[in-house]
Amino acid sequence: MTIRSVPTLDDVAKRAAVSTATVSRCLNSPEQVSEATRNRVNEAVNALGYTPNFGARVMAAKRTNTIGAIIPTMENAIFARGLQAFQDELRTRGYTLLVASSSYKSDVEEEQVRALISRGADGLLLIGHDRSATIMNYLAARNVPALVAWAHDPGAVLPSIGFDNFEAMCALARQVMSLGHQRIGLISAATETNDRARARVLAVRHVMQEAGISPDNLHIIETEYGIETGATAFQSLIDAGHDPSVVFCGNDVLAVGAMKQAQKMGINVPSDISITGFDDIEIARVVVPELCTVHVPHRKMGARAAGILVDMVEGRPFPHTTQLDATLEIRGSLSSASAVR
Amino acid sequence: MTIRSVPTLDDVAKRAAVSTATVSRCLNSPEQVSEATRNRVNEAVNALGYTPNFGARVMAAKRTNTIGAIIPTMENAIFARGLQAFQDELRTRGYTLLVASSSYKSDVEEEQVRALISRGADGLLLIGHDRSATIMNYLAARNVPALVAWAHDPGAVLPSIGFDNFEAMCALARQVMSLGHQRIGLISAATETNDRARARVLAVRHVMQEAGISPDNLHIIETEYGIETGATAFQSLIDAGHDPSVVFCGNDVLAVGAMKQAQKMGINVPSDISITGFDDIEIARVVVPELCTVHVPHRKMGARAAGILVDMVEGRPFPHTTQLDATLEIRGSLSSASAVR
DNA sequence: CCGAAAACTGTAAGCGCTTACATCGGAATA
DNA sequence: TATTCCGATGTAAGCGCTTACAGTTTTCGG
Repeated sequence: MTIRSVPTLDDVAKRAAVSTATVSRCLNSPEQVSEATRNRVNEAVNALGYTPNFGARVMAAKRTNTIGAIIPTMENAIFARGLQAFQDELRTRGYTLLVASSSYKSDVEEEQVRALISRGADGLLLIGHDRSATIMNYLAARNVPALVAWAHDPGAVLPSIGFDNFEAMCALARQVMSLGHQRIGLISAATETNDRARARVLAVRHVMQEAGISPDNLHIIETEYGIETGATAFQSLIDAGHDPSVVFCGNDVLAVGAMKQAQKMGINVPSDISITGFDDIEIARVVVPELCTVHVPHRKMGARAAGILVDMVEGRPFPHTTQLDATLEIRGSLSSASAVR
Repeated sequence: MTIRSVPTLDDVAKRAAVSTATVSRCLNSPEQVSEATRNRVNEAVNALGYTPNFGARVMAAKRTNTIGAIIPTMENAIFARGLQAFQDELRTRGYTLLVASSSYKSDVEEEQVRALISRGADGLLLIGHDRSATIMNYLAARNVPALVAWAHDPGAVLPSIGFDNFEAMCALARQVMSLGHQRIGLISAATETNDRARARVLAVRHVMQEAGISPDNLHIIETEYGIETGATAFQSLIDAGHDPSVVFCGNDVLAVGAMKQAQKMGINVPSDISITGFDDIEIARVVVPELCTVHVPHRKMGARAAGILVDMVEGRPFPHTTQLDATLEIRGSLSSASAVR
């Protein structure tokens, strides 16, 4: 068996009896080539199974038509969903998506940023505004367009698209407080490196103050993302002897874990305790009672993000911040506090 | 502000007053360079904020330390989960992961295969054995190592890692049949382009024959992946007047949709009807009653796949097929047929 | 049927990096 | 001291592709 290496532009050119320039044009701007030649070239391309060498193309051209995205984890449905929409939209605009995940670690994120940029990403999608100065400097130095999603902060350096986590959580909290809840539990994702989680916690604090409820009535547990961790957190919250009438959860997954655990502990939701989530992923409607949560338009955000980022990359004007609406989904897991015990 | 472009090897060389070759060696095999020079070069690299141009490096060197993965969709938790493990393992071995999704479309998959390979992927992870001849030929022609995951077929051309979908579903079906079920519903993902779905359907057929149940007692509906579509499919199954005592579902998501719909229609699970899923994703334990399903070790598969693919890429020996065990998870949504009505 | 414009196609110069090969001081050996 | 070696460094040839520019062929109005 002959070891024949990967076909190059040159091979195609030879087979079609044209110059490499013509083959290149055939691939990049077919309208410049006569139909006869084009057919001949295409035939050769197919016969040889030719695919352009990306590296070479990048070097010679400059644009890669590639967008990179760095998300905390693929295992979180909201990112998966938003990203799928992002990719679909990107595809229709002729861009390819490269995904990497950071596991919520700043140093990994930095590494991934470098990897994607050195691979020629024309633009980057990042999650949230929390980011080391190193990364910000690097981004600035390389002058690569970057868009932050799942966050909304008109004051931030990087442009962003998202919703106002603080306001959304405030709206939910106000609804909850208006139901007479006074003793409050809160299961949150780590706030240290996650501005979204932080904003949600602040919102609860804020609304409590508005309602004249002492901060002493708030008990917070931070934990990792997951159903199990949500369950454990709920357990500790109860075991600690606080007796919340409502438990806010930083997201639906934690909330579902909490609900399961409540059920296991013989605590009825919502008659004994109310539980709320955030995100409105599918699981929220699957549990019984259905989970009261905040609906976030993840797909829409992904699609819009794609549009904006492409505009940035192609040098068109774009909005520095784009705010989408998150809406309250009042469902069965929330009831008034008066009904408690 | 001066527009200064991205620094190149040349800039670094100039600043350190050495040749480009020395800088390159400094970066790739530091031990070949004297310490004094090395320090000077490193200083220059840092001062300039230099990052090698990936494209150029690939062209000159040949290896990219990049692995590509093409999955049907990121929105399916099983792929997200497996892929996250895949990436984590890849990282520890010094590889970067590039992900693309095909939306279960063969032509899109082909496009993505080309995109990833032209971007220099040293190896490819693919899902399932169903694949157009075009892609197979292309892969063969380019001689790029490719590993198929979520499937197990010793006879297939491409090496694979996964579990035996047919056997796993047979095991579940035997368990179900042993409970006396005779009238059977089946909600499946599209079998046309999905060998895993096909194997599961075949398994049910096979076990029915084993048990001497007429194929007429089997009613199949194919539908897309999703909770909603699962619900709709369940509805049609019932509306069609078949009166199944058990409904097998191609995966947990469809099963959960079916359960929800049953509940909405006033059909009790499992006393009126049993429902089973496949995958054992988290949602399976969240629903009430808990979903009877087949547990698939997605994370383990992802991690193992990474190891095998790296071995393939680096020219070490590797197993042509690796089989993992899928295990039955008998849970509340399955009961014996005698209990029906 | 002529000349100019239009439509194609070819030539060749890089893009930034790696690496085989050449060069060049010394250190080691005789 | 002359010869040999060897480590450190420089030189320069590509890697495969795009594209400005130049050359060639058609097309067409007059």
